[in-house]
Amino acid sequence: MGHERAEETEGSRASRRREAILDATRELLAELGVQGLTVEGVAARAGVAKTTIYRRWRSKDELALAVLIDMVEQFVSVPDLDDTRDELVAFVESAVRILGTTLMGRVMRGLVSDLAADPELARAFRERVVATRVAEVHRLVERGIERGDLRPDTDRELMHEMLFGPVYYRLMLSGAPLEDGLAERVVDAVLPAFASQSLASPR
Amino acid sequence: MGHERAEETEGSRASRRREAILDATRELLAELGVQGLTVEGVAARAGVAKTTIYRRWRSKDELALAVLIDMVEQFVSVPDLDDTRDELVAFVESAVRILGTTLMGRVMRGLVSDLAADPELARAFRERVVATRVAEVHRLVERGIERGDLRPDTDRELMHEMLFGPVYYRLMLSGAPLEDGLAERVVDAVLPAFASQSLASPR
Amino acid sequence: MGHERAEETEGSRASRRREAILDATRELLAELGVQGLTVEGVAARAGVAKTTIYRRWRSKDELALAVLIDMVEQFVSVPDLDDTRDELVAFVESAVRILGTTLMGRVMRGLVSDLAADPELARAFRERVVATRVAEVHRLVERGIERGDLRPDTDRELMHEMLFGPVYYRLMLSGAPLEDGLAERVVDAVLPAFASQSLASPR
Amino acid sequence: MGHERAEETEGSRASRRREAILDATRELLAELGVQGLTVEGVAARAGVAKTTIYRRWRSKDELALAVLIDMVEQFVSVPDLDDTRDELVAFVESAVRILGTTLMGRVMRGLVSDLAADPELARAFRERVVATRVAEVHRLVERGIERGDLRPDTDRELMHEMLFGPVYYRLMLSGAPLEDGLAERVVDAVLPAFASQSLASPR
DNA sequence: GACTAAGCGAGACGGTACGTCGCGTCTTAAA
DNA sequence: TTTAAGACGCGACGTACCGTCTCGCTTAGTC
Repeated sequence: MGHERAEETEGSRASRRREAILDATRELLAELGVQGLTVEGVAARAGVAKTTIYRRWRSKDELALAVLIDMVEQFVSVPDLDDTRDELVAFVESAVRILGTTLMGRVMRGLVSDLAADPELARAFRERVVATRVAEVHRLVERGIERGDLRPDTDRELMHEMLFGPVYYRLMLSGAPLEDGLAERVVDAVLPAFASQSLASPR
Repeated sequence: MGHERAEETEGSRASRRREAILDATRELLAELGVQGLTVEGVAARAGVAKTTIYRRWRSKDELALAVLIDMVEQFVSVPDLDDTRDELVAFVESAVRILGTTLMGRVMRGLVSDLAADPELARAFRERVVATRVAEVHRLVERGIERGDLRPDTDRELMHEMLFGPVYYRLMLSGAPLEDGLAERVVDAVLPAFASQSLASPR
Repeated sequence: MGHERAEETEGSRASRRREAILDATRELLAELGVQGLTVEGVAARAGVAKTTIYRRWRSKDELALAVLIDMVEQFVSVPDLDDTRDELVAFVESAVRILGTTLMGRVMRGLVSDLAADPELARAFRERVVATRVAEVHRLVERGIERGDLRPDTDRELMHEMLFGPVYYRLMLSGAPLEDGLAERVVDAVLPAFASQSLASPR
Repeated sequence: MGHERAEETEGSRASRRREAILDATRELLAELGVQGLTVEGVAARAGVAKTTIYRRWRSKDELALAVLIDMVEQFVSVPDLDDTRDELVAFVESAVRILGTTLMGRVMRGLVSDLAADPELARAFRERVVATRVAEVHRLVERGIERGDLRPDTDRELMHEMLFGPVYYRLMLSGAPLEDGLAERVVDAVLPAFASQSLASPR
């Protein structure tokens, strides 16, 4: 049984396999979630042997994380809107929308427990997913301070946690909807603590 | 082969079994986490047949949740400290401490993914665990408004999410430590947005 | 929940229970065979507790055997037809018909393996079921010898085995049908060996 | 954890496993009978995973049947003894001896009830076990007719049932011993009905 | 252009745990 | 005291995936 067909599209054999596996993983994640994802299922869907998967990823969680990282890397940074509140709202809003409407929320919920069990995986997650957001928050805060919107001693780390904590809390624990106005409400609940005098009472 | 021995302690047979199972579950959760928890392991540890477990809980997640609920129910409410900020700090601090030092944090992390997969479980979690916290926040906010510390239109729901979101964010995603000063920092980052004029800029 | 109703029909409570259990057993044997018979099923169908069944029969096989014995005891002996061949044919024919068309064949097939495993059960089976047939064969042979149809040294035991062996062989192993002409063919295949000179070549 | 060791004896991996399983099955059948045979027991004894057994046989009965078929296939056909009675006696005698002294009788008794419950199994049994005997009887009858010992219209099917029915009847129902003289007595009880004139009064 | 080493599919395998079934024993409460 | 109701320990069932392992066939890359 010939394994390769002539009509293959592009890239090396290795990278074609890789894409086939990731595609299958994405599909199965969308259909069944992380729980329902099985290496055997991915292998079958991708037309690939289980061995080929294990050669590249150590577990199904690592595979799911790979897909997640792929997604995160497609994010664009917030453009300069000349207003710190607007920028923060835009940033949080994009997270709310993505987590609420795409595969990403689902994958993240399914992955959390595995992060707890596998420190290696957790490290990769923090470095590739969390750090991306943190950096963006830093950038926005910096810009805000320069503009004079935020106090110079603004705690970037805390800002990041105050902005995203509530969003993830809804996603993973409270079950409350990731609705449209959420980003705005969260930003306005945080901003007074970090705003300089000039940028007074919101709402 | 008599199954019961005379030296049994107290309660009906059913409730004795129930306790034995929950005890074994607690021990195994502490040793191995939710991931490592197996019905077979619990049965062996509790000296009980698997069927006896399945007769009461539909899955290991339901079992773990039962343990979690047991824990939550032991929480005491925050006493009247005559200062809203102090009360909020105390409240968040107790959550930080419990999640950071007891079994509870571990169980919660392990449970999140299963909540995503089992709506029934998620419902129970919200009703028994989340709702408890929400109610306490409501109580504190009410007290704060009466005292004149908080604005009368304070959004209780949002307050709850702003206070606990960051804590759980650390626990589950960022991996940052649940350290001592955290509660205070979180409360101070939120309070300005909800404080009445009289209770001005903290720190 | 009242266990007894006033409208009960007849017999002592014990014998009423006994009949209810045997009835339920018969029904379930007919529907599912010995394999599908379960003590739990019988208890449910009879509206009786499992304990009540175990108090009377040690296992489901003993229960099935009780039903079988009930059936066997309803058999009538072959009347004097004034011809030994006719009598033997009539006797074998009744066995063929009963095994082929009633519950009895089914129960017997299902019971055989259990007889092998439980000597106690096997003993009861031989004493209550096999012995009945043996005695009848003895009676017929005696009558045949008196009439001068059979040789005086006819081996009654062997006669019994030659007549019924083939019938059970079909029922349990070969799967060949228990059809109408079978009895006659079996009798005619055996008779020449035991017939006295006067009763020469049949067919 | 290499699963294979260099010291393995012969055959492909698959056939080695197969033999290990069948060997273990044989041993356990001898020790405990079909009733006591469990897939789990076989797996443990053979040093093989349960799944490996289920991959090849659908149930423990199918497994036991496989062992039975193995045995049946080792039978040798009756040589030409130049006398039909002698040949038939030799044939029946070999069956009596094998059923009475080897594992085969035990397995057969244990299997009968399962044949009743599983048509697929019954079919296999008939095709692989019963048919073998039938064919041999056919061969002997043919030879007997050619020799002039048997009537040309001898019913081969009936002959088969008359010869083996009584043997299995003892094995499975009456419990009478499968003793030495049995074969001779059975053959002599049947032969007169099928013998040509020339081969007169036996015994 | 043939040869070889790596990559691959296919899938068998040992293993762990699953959730279920029915056994025969027991506890409990009602009648 | 007998019973119905049913919880319980137990042993086995058959299944699902895990991650590892042969086993030949492809297919690049090297000579």
